[in-house]
Amino acid sequence: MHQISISDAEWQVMNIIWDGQPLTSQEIVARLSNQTDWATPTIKTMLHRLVKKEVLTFEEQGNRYVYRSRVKRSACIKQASRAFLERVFDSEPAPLLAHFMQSTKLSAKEIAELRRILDDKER
Amino acid sequence: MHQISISDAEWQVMNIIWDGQPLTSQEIVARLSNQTDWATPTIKTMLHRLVKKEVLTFEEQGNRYVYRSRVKRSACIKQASRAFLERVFDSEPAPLLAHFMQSTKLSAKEIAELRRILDDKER
DNA sequence: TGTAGTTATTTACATCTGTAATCGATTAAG
DNA sequence: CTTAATCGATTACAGATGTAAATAACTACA
Repeated sequence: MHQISISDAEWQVMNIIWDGQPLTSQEIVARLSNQTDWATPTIKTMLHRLVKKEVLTFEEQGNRYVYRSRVKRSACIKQASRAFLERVFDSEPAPLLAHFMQSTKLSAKEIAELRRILDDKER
Repeated sequence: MHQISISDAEWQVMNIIWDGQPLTSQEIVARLSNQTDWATPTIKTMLHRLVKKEVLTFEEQGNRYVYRSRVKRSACIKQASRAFLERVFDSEPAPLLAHFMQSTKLSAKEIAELRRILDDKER
């Protein structure tokens, strides 16, 4: 199990796929067109690279491809978070959390939820 | 005020500099040798690029250079955090926070501190 | 004062990324 | 059956990044 490395642009593609899996490439193109103005071949290239990186698989369905992820989103998030933490915060999670909380608007509900998690952690 | 973009390796250099500023290049090399096994010219290259990116300045002091940052660490953290958030969490900060909290070991003291921040936020 | 050592500058190069044009194959429509 | 439209595959290309060798400039000692 080697290091997965998903680039910035690739994350956008993966988020679409994780949200709506399985998806054909046209569906992926369609959904991305809301967020980006990438040309279709650009997206195809990224799908290709993601397959090569073993992050995606596809099956043929007639003349079209249907894509699915091969890795769990949560695993990727975990890995990306760890990398970010190391890079920016020298691996100190608490200051990161503090910083994020401070600089983020949160609804009352969200605050309650976070508090609940802290309570949980305490035991 | 354009986008600053500091690469992974460059963050390691910047963290050293922000921690000990101002520093000569030998000092930087010495400190990095604890964390990395980069050759000296590699580090020089990065210093150069960081100067070019206008993230660092230097003054000559005899035959050596003394480096200083030109941007605040907090500003860079803020920017990197925003980029990370967008990339991985589709800009939803609350789930990110929840995820981090869940997957992180925290001391009682840190929990208390985070709770305090939440309390603060509530008013 | 010449030479070794130190420091900075220039050049190098493979890989990754963002971005896409073009080509080839297949399918659907006339 | 021929042709236009569609879809995937191949090729392209510039800029960023990781990594460092080679070279030039300067300084300090012999």
